[in-house]
Amino acid sequence: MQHIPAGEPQILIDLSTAIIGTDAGIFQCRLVEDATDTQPGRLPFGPFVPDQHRTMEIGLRQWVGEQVGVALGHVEQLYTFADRGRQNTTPGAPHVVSVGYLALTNQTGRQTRAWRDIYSFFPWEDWREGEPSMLADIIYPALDSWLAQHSERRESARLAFGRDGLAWGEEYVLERYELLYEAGLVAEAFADGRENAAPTPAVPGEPLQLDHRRILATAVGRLRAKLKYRPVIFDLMPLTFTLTQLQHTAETVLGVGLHKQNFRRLVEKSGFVEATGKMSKSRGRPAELFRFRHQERSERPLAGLRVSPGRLRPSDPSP
Amino acid sequence: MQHIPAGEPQILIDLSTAIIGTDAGIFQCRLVEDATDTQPGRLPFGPFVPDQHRTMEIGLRQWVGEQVGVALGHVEQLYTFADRGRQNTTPGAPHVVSVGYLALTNQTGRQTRAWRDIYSFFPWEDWREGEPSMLADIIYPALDSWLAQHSERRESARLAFGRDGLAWGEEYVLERYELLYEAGLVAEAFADGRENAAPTPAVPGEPLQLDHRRILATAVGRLRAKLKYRPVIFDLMPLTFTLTQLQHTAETVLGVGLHKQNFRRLVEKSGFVEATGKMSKSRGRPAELFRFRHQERSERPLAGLRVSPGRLRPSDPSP
DNA sequence: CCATTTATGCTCAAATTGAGTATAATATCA
DNA sequence: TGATATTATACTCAATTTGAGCATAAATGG
Repeated sequence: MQHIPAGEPQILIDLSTAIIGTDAGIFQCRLVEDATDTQPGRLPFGPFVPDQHRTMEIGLRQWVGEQVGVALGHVEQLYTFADRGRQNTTPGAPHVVSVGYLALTNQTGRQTRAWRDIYSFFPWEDWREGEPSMLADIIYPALDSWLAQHSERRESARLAFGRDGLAWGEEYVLERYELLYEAGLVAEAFADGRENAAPTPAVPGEPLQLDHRRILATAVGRLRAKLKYRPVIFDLMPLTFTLTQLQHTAETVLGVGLHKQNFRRLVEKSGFVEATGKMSKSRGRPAELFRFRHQERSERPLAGLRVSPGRLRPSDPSP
Repeated sequence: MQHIPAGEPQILIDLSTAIIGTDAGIFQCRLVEDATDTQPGRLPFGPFVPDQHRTMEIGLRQWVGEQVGVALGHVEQLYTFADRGRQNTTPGAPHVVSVGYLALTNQTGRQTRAWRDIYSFFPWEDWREGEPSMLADIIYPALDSWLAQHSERRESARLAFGRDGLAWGEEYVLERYELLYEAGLVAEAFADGRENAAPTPAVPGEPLQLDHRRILATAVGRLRAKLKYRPVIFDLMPLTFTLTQLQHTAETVLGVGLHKQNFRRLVEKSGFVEATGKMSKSRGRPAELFRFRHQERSERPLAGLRVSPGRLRPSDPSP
């Protein structure tokens, strides 16, 4: 019953991992440091070799270990991308299918060529200081003129960007990036040879190699959505932390400001944290240090951290 | 920077689709009708052929069209499985990676060899008449004796099955099936040559070919989870329906009974449905017929149908 | 000591949820 | 025909959750 195709070009599976962490209000992703100045950055990645890798996760851990050497906490498969024209398309080369993974870590380094601010790739996603002006100034005009020719994508654009009355859904990161790509407004669209794309991208935001910005967008979208129903945020925290630090991490990931007192009430009631009795020393009144209660992960697995931004507010500056 | 492996066995990607529908309280999945009496059933599937299929979804639509000819509504990628030993392992054969898809349809047929009751594959998942007795009678004893040797899996089992005080999470369908597989309690474990598996499976439930029961479990888990935050349930409904029919569909998918008045309140308030003015004719008082408001899909995309079972109750019998 | 900064406690109204009770409109059958 | 079963729908009520804001506490730096 199997239809084995004869003489087809070989399929190669690439395992690419978006390693995400936060550091003092910066939303970071780990890139490989081999990029030259003229070439965009890239995620750690490498091929899935069934003979060496019993599972894909074993494979990705090998490439991550060799290329960036970061200790991974939570790891999860995101999506398998296989559409033609979004990877290397050298004639005769094997068809590349890329499987994207998300990995979380609490071991980030300060801003370097290695650890990069995620919002430099998606500047329109950071609403902590309110709606980014580039949306109204650059993105919406450019998108609208493309939509004029592609009315079938109108509804998707409305939903993704929360236009005319709809709310901005912070988890639609991939949907937004894909629309900009389709509309030829990001650098990758030109690199992939799409005809409607200009050599100089219309929309600000740093590109990445291959389809890595797409994978990163998938990772951010998944993480933002998951934060609300699973306690994944603690994988981004150090062993002990103040509730303000926890809130800043949540705000950094979600890209919105949150109501302080309500966030505190939510976290305390959730049972996911317990006080250590120690205090942090910073500028104002010292804050109590908390730790994550690992047992709770199983006792209330569905509760998660249902943070709700409510009406947007600017978040306090990080210490 | 690419590590191209030389002379490795070829990789073959299989696209398998779980097509799900409901019919009068039966939770159905479409199988291919070529199964003999001695062989387990299978999902429609076939290889991804990059030269013919611009995207994987195009590929799967081809195989579904050829093998079962069902019109698909919502289609979504589930997961890519690549671990060794869960597919055909003939020596020298290409390594098979399988990409699972979920498809919803409102065109089911009555119980035949083609349309099969999903709960016959996962009888422990149907709690509409209360907790299935097979859990306490068969599954828990068998699982516990395996856990005695594998204490590292204790926590996962507690979470997946909601043991000692934890709640049964209806979306952990895959996690439960995988534990039963690992413990050697389902037929596929023996078929895959796992040493701890007995030729006669310890736990009731029909097997499927290859890893298709795993893919179906993923599909059911994803669908149950998604029901709560996206209006996917309407892809399972006919053009017009009564609120009771809608509730029965939700109960069928979730495998639990719901509070009738509260379900009605939830649905009406959601704005996803509108009355048609027509009435259904059945046994008791006629019910108003509703239709899905497609525009609402974009106006309140996040609301979905947050059905909450509350305390378990037996669901009313379907008409 | 006073202004500033940060943390934490508390209140309050609105909205949502969980669980019922009550009533309405049909079919069925004695 | 009229009682009875069956199904649908309306309405109530308390408990909980959410969104927003006010007030107070504990540090630091002049």
